[in-house]
Amino acid sequence: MNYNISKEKITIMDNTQFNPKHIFECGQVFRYKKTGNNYTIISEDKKAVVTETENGFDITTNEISYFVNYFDLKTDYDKIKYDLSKDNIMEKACKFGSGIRILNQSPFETIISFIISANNNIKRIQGLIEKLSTKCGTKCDDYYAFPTLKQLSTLSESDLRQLGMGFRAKYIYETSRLLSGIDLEKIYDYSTENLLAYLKALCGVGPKVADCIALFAYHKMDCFPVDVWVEKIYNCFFANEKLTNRSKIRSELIKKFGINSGYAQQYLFYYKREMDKISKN
DNA sequence: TTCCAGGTGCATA
DNA sequence: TATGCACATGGA
Repeated sequence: MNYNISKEKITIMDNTQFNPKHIFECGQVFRYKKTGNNYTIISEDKKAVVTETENGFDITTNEISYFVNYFDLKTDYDKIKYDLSKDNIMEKACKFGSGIRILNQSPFETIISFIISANNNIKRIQGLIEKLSTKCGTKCDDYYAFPTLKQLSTLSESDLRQLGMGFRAKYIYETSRLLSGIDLEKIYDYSTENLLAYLKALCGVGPKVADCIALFAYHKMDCFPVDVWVEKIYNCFFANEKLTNRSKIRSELIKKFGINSGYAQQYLFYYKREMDKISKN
């Protein structure tokens, strides 16, 4: 993809494979804010603002190299979309969400965020993450960083319940204990199978949340998180016979999309959710 | 009032 | 291994 780097911003000269609306609203990330056509994103203790320009977008930040990696700018998404578009439904989904990119998010933040996502809705997940950050994250300029493990570990299960985490309070509390002394960067080298097994040993991390963490934090593209939406998508577009077993749905979709499964999942998730929004209005 | 949301853990068979 | 249920909370 065509982009330039200066001291204070990344200039994207391309609006076919980078679109902040698609990137942020496709469900892979929760800490972003839309103001007009601009998006502000906070990841760990870092902030970037994405604004539209004549030829593309500017990403303004003090953390250039972090956000080059975060936005996965070195990957050519045109080739991925070309490969996926051999399937008719995928062709529509890729066109619809043409600017989606799979972010490289912080493993710890992704683990906690997707534990919170269990049986929850996106708006409420965003609110809970914001409350958690305000409660124990470091104050930076005009925002709060996502808490570090050390900061999160100062909260009791009862504190987490009071924030509104509900039954997930225990999961977050237990997982913060289990992660003590663990270097989450070290497991980047794990095979997908070993990584998923490792993640599923955490409290509140089952098959779906583990897939999300592997995909959104460790960039494992041979994962296909299956939730209520993907179940709908599978039975609507791809099923020979209706399936409700999510493990089977996952296997079928990975068989179909192989090493591009993670990309396919996000294009489809965004496509189906936005289409449903349109048909409701 | 009831249903639902990017599910998981646990008991049971 | 597979199935069923409880689990917090708030918006529609």
